[in-house]
Amino acid sequence: MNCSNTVGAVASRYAFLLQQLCSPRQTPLSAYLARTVHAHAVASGFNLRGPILNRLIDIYCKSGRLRHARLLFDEIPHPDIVARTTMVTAYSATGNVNLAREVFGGTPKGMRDTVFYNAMITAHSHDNDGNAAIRLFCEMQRDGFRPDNFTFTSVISAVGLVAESEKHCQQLHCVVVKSGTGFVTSVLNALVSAYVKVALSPLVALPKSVMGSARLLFDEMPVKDELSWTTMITGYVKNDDLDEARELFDGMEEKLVVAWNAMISGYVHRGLLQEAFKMFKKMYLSGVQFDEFTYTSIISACANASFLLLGRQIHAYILISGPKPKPGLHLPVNNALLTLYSKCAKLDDARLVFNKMRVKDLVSWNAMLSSYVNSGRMNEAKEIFQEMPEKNLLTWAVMIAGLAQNGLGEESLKLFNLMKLQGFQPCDYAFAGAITSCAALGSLKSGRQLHSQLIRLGFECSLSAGNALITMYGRCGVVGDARNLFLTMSVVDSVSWNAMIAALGQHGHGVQAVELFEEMLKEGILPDRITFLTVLSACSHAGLVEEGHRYFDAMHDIYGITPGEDHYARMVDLLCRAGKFSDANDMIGKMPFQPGPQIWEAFLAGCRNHGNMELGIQAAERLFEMIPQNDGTYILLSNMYAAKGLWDNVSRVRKLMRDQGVKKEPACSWVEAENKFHVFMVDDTAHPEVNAVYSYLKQLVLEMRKLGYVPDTRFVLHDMESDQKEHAISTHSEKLAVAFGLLKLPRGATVRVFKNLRICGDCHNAIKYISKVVGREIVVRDGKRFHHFKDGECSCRNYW
DNA sequence: ATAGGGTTAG
Repeated sequence: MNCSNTVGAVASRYAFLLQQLCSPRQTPLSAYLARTVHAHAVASGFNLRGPILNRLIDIYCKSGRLRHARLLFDEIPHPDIVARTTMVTAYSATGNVNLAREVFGGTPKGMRDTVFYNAMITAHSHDNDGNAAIRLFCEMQRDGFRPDNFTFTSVISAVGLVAESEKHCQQLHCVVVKSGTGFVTSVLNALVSAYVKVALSPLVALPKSVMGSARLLFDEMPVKDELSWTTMITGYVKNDDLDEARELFDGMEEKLVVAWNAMISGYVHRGLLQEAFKMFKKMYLSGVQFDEFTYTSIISACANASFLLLGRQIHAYILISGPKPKPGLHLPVNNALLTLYSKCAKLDDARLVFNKMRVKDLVSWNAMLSSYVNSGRMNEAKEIFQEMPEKNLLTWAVMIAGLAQNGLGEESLKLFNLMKLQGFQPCDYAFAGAITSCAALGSLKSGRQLHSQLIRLGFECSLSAGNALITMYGRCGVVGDARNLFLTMSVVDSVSWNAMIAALGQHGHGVQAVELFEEMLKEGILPDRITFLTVLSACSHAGLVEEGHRYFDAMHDIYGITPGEDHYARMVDLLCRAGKFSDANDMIGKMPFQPGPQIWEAFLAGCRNHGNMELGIQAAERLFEMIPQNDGTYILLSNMYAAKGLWDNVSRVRKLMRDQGVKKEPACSWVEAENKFHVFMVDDTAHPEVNAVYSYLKQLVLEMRKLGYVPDTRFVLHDMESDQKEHAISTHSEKLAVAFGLLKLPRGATVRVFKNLRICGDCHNAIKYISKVVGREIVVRDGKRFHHFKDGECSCRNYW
């Protein structure tokens, strides 16, 4: 650009500055220079002319001062086509298509040229508006402008966005050939890239054949540059054909960073982490500089493979790598690091990265949110959720599922409704969270409603929602519904099988649970450690000692799963319930690690059931050492003494508990009736209809006594007069909830009662009699297990 | 004054 005349005219001391200004290199200083010159010109009343004006506009645009550029542009009486093109390009690059259109439309046709049209076509293409780009392409030809290389590359890059784009690609290919640009590498590159985009469209029936067209074009290109190779390679990666991509990649002479990145990200995406790491190493050895995209992919690989150490090393490498490319400031890199630490359960490191980030997006917030949720720190999760500047479907889903899994079912359901109120259509993942809450709360009614909503929305084939529904039906006491769903689901995975086996096991159908497990094996589904936990629980619930032993051995010997403490605890539970204490002791002795609380809790519970005082006390002592704040130990021990009438010992345990400052979790039971939950505490006086419940219970007890019911006052924990004991026992929360359910639910309907702690032995016996007196089915869930009472019997074995 | 390739969170 020659501007020596103007230089002299403005002011000689600006000569150097203006020369700098006119150099085509854009530096951070350019914007400052532009402002200085501009201000000086205004102050001295000098009219800047043509090329200098355009240069100023260009600099303002490129340094993000769009408003300055526009002001200058508006001041010019007759902006030439170059100035107009610069404005259109600047608006397009900043996502202001409407403003670009305005400048374009305000330009008379006589003034336009091909470059101007090209800029506008590019603007539409950046705006993902393929149709507008094509329309303008046709319009310019009608107006007599011949498309050039630039026109073709722009319009071709836009057709990938249009529904009938395969046709368009072919048509454009013809036009290109006729126009004589059929040998131009940049045009052909664009065409290859367009075919790749088309192949990715879900509307295309045969993506492979479209990729074939792209490949043919690539193979027949007269001159290929690195971009041609890279386009073809990334095309294959995007279309999930890593083998083809790799073959081309290996044949490439000068491998661009982008090609390396595409290969690595492809492997990570496919879960081929070993390959990704190998590639990364090769890239390092080849001397190609990593960039932000390399780091994001390889950190993500570390996160998925739980390679915390390598991830940390790369993090360090990023921090010390020179100031030129600043990957440490790149948002996706930081998001990947955040995910790495989150997945490796390094919450503090994740928080550190999060706090240091100057710019955060939804991804960052969601990643931080899920790391709190996954580690069960719901208070911090709630804080993050509140603070977030915006939320998306995933945010809601993660929070709803997180509350559900951490025992905050009611809050979770509230949030699910709030989500809908705020105009979000819940995805299947959010549904799964809400359904999990219904499972925990025992809200069969809401669960069923959610199920029908899912069907209406067409989500019924969703695995996560389906699996949640199986669990929900199981945990709400309707195993039949769980089974029906399981049988009709079009796709199931190991989680579905696990959920179904668990449902059967929890309801005491141990034999059926084991049969289903065998069926799972026959179908060729690999059991995981959860499957074995579930199966062992089912065996224990149903007293299947031999089967339990067999599966425990098979887990390790056949399926190569090392039993954890939880698996050993299930075995101890199974053996103790069956009264085989010496076998249980042998099992503990064989463990490759020190027995933890889970083991001794199972042991203590077994001792309590069988009245094995000596071993029970030993187990309790271990637990006092390990988890002194756990109320369960004190309760079990004190129950055990109470059952034998050793009241002195009972009060010693209670005193110990007081001295240690341990509080018993208050027992409560609830029942769903008349569209809401009714919660009862022991000796409840808070519920509005409690008087009716007490008088109905009194009536029931008279009938029950006729059939032989005798209150079992061993389950009263305090030493008191026997009639007081009887009163204490008759007001247990589960009895109140059962009576209330019988009063309120429709005639003949099954009463489903839920209790947070384990059911008391007398209540267990009493409810058997109640079921006989009223001739109705009563289901009680205490913790995780179910008791089905019918005709004076209970389905469970070995429970008391 | 204008064009063509890559990345992230459940």
